[in-house]
Amino acid sequence: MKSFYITTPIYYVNGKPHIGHSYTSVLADMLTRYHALEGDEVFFLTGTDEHGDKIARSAEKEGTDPQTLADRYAKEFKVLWDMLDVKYSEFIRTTDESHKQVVQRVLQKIYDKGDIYFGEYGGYYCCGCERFYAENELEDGICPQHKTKPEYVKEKNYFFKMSRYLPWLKEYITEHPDFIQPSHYRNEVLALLQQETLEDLCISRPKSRLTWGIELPFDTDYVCYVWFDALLNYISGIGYPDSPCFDTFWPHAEHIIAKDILKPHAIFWPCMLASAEIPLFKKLYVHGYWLSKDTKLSKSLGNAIDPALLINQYGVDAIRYFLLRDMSFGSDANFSLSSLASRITAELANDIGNLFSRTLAMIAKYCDSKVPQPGQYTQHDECIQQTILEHIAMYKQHCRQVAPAKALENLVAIASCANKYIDANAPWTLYKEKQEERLATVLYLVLEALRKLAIALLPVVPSTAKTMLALLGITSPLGITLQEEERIWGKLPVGTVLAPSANLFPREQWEKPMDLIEVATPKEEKTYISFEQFSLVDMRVGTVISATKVENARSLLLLHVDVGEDNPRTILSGIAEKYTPTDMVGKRVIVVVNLQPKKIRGIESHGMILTVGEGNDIYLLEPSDVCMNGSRIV
RNA sequence: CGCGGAGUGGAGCAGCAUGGUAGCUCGUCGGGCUCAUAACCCGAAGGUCGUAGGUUCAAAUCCUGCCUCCGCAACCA
Repeated sequence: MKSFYITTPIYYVNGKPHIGHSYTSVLADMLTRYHALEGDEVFFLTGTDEHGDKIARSAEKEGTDPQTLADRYAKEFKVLWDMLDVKYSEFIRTTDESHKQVVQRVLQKIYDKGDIYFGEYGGYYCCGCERFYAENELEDGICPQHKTKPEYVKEKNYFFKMSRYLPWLKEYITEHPDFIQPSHYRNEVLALLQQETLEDLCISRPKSRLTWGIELPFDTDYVCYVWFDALLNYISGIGYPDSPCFDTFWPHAEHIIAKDILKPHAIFWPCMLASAEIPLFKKLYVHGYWLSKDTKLSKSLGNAIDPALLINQYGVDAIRYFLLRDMSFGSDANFSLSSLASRITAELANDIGNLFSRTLAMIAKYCDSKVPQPGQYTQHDECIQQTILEHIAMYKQHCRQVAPAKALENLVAIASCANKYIDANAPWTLYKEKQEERLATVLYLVLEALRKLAIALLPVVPSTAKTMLALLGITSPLGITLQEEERIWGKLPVGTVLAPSANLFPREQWEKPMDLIEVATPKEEKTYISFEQFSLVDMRVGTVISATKVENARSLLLLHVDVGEDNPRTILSGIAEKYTPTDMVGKRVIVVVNLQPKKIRGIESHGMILTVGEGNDIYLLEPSDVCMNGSRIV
């Protein structure tokens, strides 16, 4: 029996799960179910990453402790996975006692080996913020929050000698072209390794700054920082070092990640394993982002999508299908309700759903709802059979290679092939002409195709596929397998009683997708401000006197604006992607004049220009010509 | 010259590692069928494959320059 071990990243608990998390988990779930259907022994690990600065600080902000906060978010993830029918084998949390022990054990091992050293880490530290600032984050060397001069602190920390393993890693990746997929991510990693700017990893934080972490076994004044803690979940989650589970599954480990954490997984993690003398995982699969109109989905842009809302609206299986089908693995994909609707209507409702419906109706009318005894297959029949078997074979191949969109394409092709076959043979005509044997043969062939299709859909849309099988009289999960399905034909027993009809994916709910947009876009919290509060904002009409581009800042323009005062104001505005300095001179604008001045790129900005949009899709709000400079907007 | 990706009929994508009649889905137009969820099936229109060169008998595919877009990074009061 083969073993299959798949992981998702452990998700960081500083926010709600979004569509990207859902994609990763649904994909891992589909692959797990697929391999189980192939008879493999499977293990699917997911979980949450719960330590670190950010968690500690957001907990503090909420007036709670980090563990409570982590508990709450971990639960949110679990609830969503339940909603999405994601059936993991184990849900690991980095705050689990067993995980902590593994982290400490591995750290100790690496430390004893001499791969961890104590060194100095220099940076500007603000006591108020309790954090380090990079030089460019400071304003004139002053902390932007506290307006105090941060100390240049040389902090002692522990470092992992990653550099020692980089040459080995480079060679390994070069010699194993399949290790990181798709290949352009492999290229990216090789480019990173080429740069030689990779430094040793800082793996600790002193407890004086951060207590929310795992204590270093060899120095109780420090806690472990980020990657050692997080990445080791992949082995602690299956019982490293002593559990037989670890021996069974680790050699087959395949990691699925999104492209943002490529570097830690492709570089840090292999080096860590090498140092700890643990064999390398087998594969790293990297997928892209879900975008909306080619820009990133994010709360701040107001285009984030709450997966739970989608599921409630459209059903789990539709969402699972769409996610797996619409993203070409490795590339970014666009999410929109209209593409969701058209994908589901065309493929699930019209092709597959309707195929079940028309077939079952014919069986009911012509064959008394029983699977008929087929007669002699024609050459054309055999050709169709062959095509369907080939599609199953391709489906399997793509599942094994983690190409979900292509795998599903082959399933749609089976439905399409069956639809064509029905039309070409016109069972209704055969019925009228009383060609009973031919009629039986044609319908049997279609039913067998449906049986294969339903089984193949089990990993993708588990509950609908189960319904499909039930419609075909297969109610027991026992003995359902995908093994051999690309070779054998005719497993559907003659005489089985079938359901009279079915509507697996009703079209109605997709008819008016546009009306539902509000449901899926985040409802902004309706918080009102009082008139008094609004009156505090002082907006004035102004005219741009001069404009120059700020060096080294793609989107910044430095403007001098006459707002009816003695001297023009200096204002920085992030509009350079759309407006050139020449565009701006003489432009009339609306300026918020009582905004607290702020230093950006070393220049103090005294106000804000009102605009709509962002990036190169930004537009100035312009007052009408009759307004005088300095006129107040009320 | 920070790193990386992408430019293919109206829209969204595949094809490019191994050059050789440009493919899929949606949309549009015409037709067919009536078993079915206004569904299904057939046919048609529509592309100088971002651009300029190069290699080749032959380039969407290989090489070079350029343009545009996107992500990361920085930054957007």
